[in-house]
Amino acid sequence: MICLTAIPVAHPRSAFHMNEKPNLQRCPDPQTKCKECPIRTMTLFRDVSENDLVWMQEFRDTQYLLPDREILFQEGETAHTLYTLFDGWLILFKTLDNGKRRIMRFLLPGDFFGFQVDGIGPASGYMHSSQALMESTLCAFPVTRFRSMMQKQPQLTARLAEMEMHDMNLCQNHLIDAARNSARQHIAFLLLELFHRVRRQIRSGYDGKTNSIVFPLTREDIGDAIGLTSHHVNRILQEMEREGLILCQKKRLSILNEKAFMEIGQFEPGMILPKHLI
Amino acid sequence: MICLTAIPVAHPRSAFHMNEKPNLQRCPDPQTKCKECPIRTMTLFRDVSENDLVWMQEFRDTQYLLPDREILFQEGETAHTLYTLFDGWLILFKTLDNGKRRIMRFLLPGDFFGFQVDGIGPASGYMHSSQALMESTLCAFPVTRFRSMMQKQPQLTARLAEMEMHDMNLCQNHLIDAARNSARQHIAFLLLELFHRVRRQIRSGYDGKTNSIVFPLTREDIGDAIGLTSHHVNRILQEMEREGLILCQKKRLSILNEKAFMEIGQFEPGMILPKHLI
DNA sequence: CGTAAATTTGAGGTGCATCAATTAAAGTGG
DNA sequence: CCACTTTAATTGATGCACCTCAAATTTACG
Repeated sequence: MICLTAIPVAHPRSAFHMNEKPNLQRCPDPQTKCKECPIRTMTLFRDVSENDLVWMQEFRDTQYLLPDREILFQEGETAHTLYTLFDGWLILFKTLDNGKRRIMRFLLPGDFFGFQVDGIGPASGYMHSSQALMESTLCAFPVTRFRSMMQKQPQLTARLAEMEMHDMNLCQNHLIDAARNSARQHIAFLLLELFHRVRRQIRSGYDGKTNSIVFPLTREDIGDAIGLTSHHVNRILQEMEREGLILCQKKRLSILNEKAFMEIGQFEPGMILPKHLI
Repeated sequence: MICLTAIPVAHPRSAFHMNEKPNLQRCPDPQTKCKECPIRTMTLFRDVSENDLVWMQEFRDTQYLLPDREILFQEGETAHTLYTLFDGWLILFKTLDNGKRRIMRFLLPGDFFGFQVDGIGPASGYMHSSQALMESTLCAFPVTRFRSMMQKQPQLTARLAEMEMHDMNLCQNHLIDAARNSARQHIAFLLLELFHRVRRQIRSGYDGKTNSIVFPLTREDIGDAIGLTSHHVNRILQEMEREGLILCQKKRLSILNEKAFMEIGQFEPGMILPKHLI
């Protein structure tokens, strides 16, 4: 459990610029062009035609680098910027009244975030806080240009709805998992979901030889995602390692007995496949 | 906890028609016209112009009446029809491997559902089962006409994304609530969410005199929505009644001490307000 | 090489599930 | 309108999974 006590003061709106974010640095040139983007098929802009990508590029601000464990924005902060995660791994979380932290979403490359806001108009605030689980690269889009971008490219709306449905699906899966009762199930389910999501990535941290992925979560992160203490998470992980099911150490996760593990977590790969509008 | 053992055989696709649903009866004429619909501002079709409503009406199948506690469709069943709830109260739920039931969404008038499907194309199946908590009226839209309807009315896509965001928000709130620890909190939160949602309805079952709403959930329903046994739900409800917080009996819910109750449930009305695309 | 962060281990308490019945309420048909 | 049946609500006893508090140990990192 992590308690964030010092909530930073919101930036005065007029004076806000990206470069005021102390821990966010502009990526050095040359930055990745949208039309050369290696992960575009996984992003909001999948369906944009080659031609349109040229001017679409204008909507993007720049690519930024966010260091490991650094916070990108805080819940409630005025939402000036929307993001596509280009490379790395982020979390969206909320801090509860009792000080506990709840991780709501894990963001992997291609994920679009920051548009779920509270309130209407230019003063609307982010719904979650976001933090890097490893050094990450972000493509930033100023909110001010977003609406006109959506209007000029109507298919973006459909794609957004589709991506929203996918996130909704993941969220519902977690709700279902929450209805089960054992810590073993919760942990197995979460690890499997993340494992399969990473493996689906175009440039994934997946290693087929050891059936393992890059896995930067601490036991506390795992606990805050499923509602357990880091202590108990640790005990169960050890138990699972002793049983030869997995190996979860040094920022790497190997699944040694995938079949048995999926049985425990009641997980099926189809659960996290992209959903489509009818 | 409810165990559904007898999963009905799926209808052969070609032979399926609405009227094969044994418990679904066509509403007697005259049926409500879209352009005279009293709840249209709460539906997917809020932004459709008066002119367009005439031909929009053509897309709709008919209005159907679903009796109390009757099942509308089962998870996995081929999704031929999308619905707007016109009047009544439904639940969307999933039946877990261990036999338990998890209620995923409570549907109130205006809610659009049935479009979250598994798979692609005409063979895709519903993601949840749906059941009436009271006699309900439904507006049915054949899937086959839906895509062309969306194309002719692009603003429907934006509205759909917006409604999806709202549902996502509710779903996330439940996830947050699941991270809290006491049954008191879970129950208070759920009751308050439903109470406020009903009160926001145009034709609500709200009675200002007793600060009460129509509330058809059994203790089992409540338990299946938040992951408790009906026994324990009952104990907590009694406790709350003894403390003069609420009254939850005979299909009615009164909130007697709203301030204290909101404190317990860590609920704020803003949590369930509609969200907007930036 | 020193300090902070993360992991690990242990003991003890409790909230909620489980099992087992009883009672009350709501339909249903004669 | 009353017997009958079904469903929902209620009550109690027992056990365990997981939390809490407390501290030691290891790992990461400047």
